Amino acid sequence: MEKKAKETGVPAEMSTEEKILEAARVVFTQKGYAATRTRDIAEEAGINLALLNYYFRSKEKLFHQVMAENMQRFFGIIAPIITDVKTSLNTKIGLIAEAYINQLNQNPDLPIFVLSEIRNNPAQFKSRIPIDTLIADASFFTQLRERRPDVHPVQFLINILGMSVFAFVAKPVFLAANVVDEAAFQAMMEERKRLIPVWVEAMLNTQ
Amino acid sequence: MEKKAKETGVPAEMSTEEKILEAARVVFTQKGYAATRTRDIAEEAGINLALLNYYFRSKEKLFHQVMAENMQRFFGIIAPIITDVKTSLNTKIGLIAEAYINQLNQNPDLPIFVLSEIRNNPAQFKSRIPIDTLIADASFFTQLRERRPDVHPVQFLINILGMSVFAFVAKPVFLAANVVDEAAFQAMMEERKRLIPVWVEAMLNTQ
DNA sequence: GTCTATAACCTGATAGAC
DNA sequence: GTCTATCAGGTTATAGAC
Repeated sequence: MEKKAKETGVPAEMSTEEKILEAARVVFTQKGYAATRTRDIAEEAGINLALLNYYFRSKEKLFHQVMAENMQRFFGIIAPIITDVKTSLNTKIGLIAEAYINQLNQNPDLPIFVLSEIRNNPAQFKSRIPIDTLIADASFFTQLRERRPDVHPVQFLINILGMSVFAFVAKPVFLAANVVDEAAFQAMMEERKRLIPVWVEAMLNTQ
Repeated sequence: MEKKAKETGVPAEMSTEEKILEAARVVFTQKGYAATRTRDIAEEAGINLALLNYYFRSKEKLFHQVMAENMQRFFGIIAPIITDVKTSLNTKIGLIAEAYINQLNQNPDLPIFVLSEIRNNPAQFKSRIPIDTLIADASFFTQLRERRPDVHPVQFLINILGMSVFAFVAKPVFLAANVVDEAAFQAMMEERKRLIPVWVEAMLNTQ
């Protein structure tokens, strides 16, 4: 009956600083920087608006912290997999698909957040992650070039990420269109972990 | 030398109303609703802020117009292709890939705009486009089910769209990371028009 | 550390002159 | 139709009491 208890979405046992940061993760990742009001974060955290500035100085500083975490969540997945010289190409593909599907099942808003953010501000992304050297060194690309010297390795990377990540980007469309429900989507994503390596292997064998 | 001439991005010969609408297309599609200020649109259009409200009443009304156009641009592509009963499955796949790659080459910001917008407001999307009946009727899905009754047809739709659309969503990442430059990206997209039907055909043949 | 009150600023929208 | 000036409301950030 009492509906005023706590409308907050974060656990009560957290420290105030953690409550704010956790609330900021949720709201910023879901709505983006511009559409988020500091009041939304304070409410979600169940604390007073002034405390946000007390702990994090400004909306922008708090956002940068969340953004850095999200970048790490999104790109940190793939780096150790593609640079591992001990695994086969097919193993890498399976690991990439599985890692992204697991991660995005828990953080479905991550792709749109990260990709919007990079488009809005490519420069800061460039300085933050040394992707160019990462890719030059990655055994994943060497393996792709050996297997299919006639096709740019990035073409296959786009396909693998497209098949893993795009499903989650388009998830709201399929749900809104009643094409699948939440349970069916989950089942399909589980199935994809197995299917993506099979599909990509078939691609690699085409003439 | 004179740098004050006109900073506007829209042609001078347009009517004022068209200048505002065209500027709104550019800015809203690139930055989204919340991050766009009506002043940005006015500046891009090379007109006064008051004229925006004179012609379009409010920021929200102007946005709705741009959004409706963008939805049509994004989903209008696929509808006639997947419902055409006279074309083969493989032909449809090639047409979808080609149509999206051509459209997104001209409007690279379209996917993130549309997908963010639907995630922010699934309800209005649901009422706007009768996707459920579209999909139930589409011969594309019948053809997929006949070909691979063991896999949900949406799995293949995700793959085709993922391979066509995701490339553009991730484009800023690849550019910022110096993996490819603009010219190389263009060339790769051209190559994809040919490769996607080949790749999907190989997927459909897997055991 | 936490709160209330408020300052300082920004943004959408309009009034009114031309 | 188009402009300048300004209002009204909302948002970030801070001052100051507790």
